[in-house]
Amino acid sequence: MGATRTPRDRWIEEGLHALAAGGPDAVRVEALAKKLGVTKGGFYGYFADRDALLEAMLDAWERESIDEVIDRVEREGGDPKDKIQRAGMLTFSDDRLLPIDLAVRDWARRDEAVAERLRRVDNRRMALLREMIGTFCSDADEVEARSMLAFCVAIGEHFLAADHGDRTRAQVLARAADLLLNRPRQDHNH
Amino acid sequence: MGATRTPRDRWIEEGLHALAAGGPDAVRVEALAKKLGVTKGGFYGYFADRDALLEAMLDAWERESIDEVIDRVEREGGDPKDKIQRAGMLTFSDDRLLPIDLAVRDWARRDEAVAERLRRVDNRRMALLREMIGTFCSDADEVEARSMLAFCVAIGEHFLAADHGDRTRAQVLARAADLLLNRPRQDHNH
DNA sequence: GTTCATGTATACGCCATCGTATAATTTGAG
DNA sequence: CTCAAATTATACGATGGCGTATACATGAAC
Repeated sequence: MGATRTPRDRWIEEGLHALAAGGPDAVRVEALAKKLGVTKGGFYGYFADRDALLEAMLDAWERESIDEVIDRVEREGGDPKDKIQRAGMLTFSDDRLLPIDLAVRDWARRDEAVAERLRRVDNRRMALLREMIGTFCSDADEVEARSMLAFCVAIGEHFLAADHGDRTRAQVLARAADLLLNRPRQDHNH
Repeated sequence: MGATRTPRDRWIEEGLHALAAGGPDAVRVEALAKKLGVTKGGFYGYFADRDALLEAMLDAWERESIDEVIDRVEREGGDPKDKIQRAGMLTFSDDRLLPIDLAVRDWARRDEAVAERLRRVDNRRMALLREMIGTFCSDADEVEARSMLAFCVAIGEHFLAADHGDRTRAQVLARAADLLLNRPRQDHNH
């Protein structure tokens, strides 16, 4: 038998990279082949057509976004606040996953099947947020509102272009986190 | 002189519609022509090429997003809280402007020139938010954080697919607004 | 009605991309 | 080394989109 020189996964990986960089329209078979240093010859041995690749890419992203992140968060255990912070780090600070995440979100606005996948992922993440915020807030409605706010900031931040005068974006976000997590702050840091 | 049968503005309008529906890649000269019921014959009388249309679309969007909305908000005057709420309504509840806004945001992540335009628009909107939130919050850092939160929710909401159990999205958003605008709420509404 | 600018239709060459067919090549098994 | 399966290269036809060229239509000015 011949060996697998350009495995299926490498096409998916490169496809996700293209998706992150230019949206679903940028996922072109021949462009991926060029990046992989081959021609599209082998592609159609793994995938029926371009759509099959897109499906496989979404499968991989969904698995990676849910299973890997949540498993790792649960496995390493710790304080609830630590857990959610770690989950946030893993998804929203990851140089690899974040751009893919944002691209999928825009894609989901135009494709119901993608929206369905995103719903599954987001519901798992919201569950984490509720759990964490529930540790210091008893009102269920308020827990939901704070979780929603936290999630919206984590995502929306990357779709915002506003400046903040003297402050950095990170400083403003830190203060916003204080508000959401109910950490009062009398002291100012100039 | 011959009359203008398909004016420049109609190409721009249809282009913005296509942008909202499918992103910048969906803005295709011949597709727009078909929607307008003509061929692309006249297009190149108004625009040097497809890129020129995209520029003109962004010009129109920027003008409409800043001037029209803010002018109208200022002109109709009223309470600061009313003003920001009206501004929010005009931009984030408008069936026409909202989808374009979201599409531009995703576009801006991939195109620095678009990001520059978005920055101008977002800075104007943030200024409104600061002004409004400053009426009941004296700490400048907190004003910035709350404004950022409000803006992120207004945008991020549309990129989120999570459910909220029994609650509707609108209910959760209302509660979130209470938190951001410092409106305490002892009473629960079942 | 003639004229002329404006807008439109049609046809063309070009290029990128898709998916297929087929031949060449590589690699592990024996 | 030889063979067969897996992988890849190459060539092909089809499609769709861009931008140009050129001829046609239409309405206002005169």
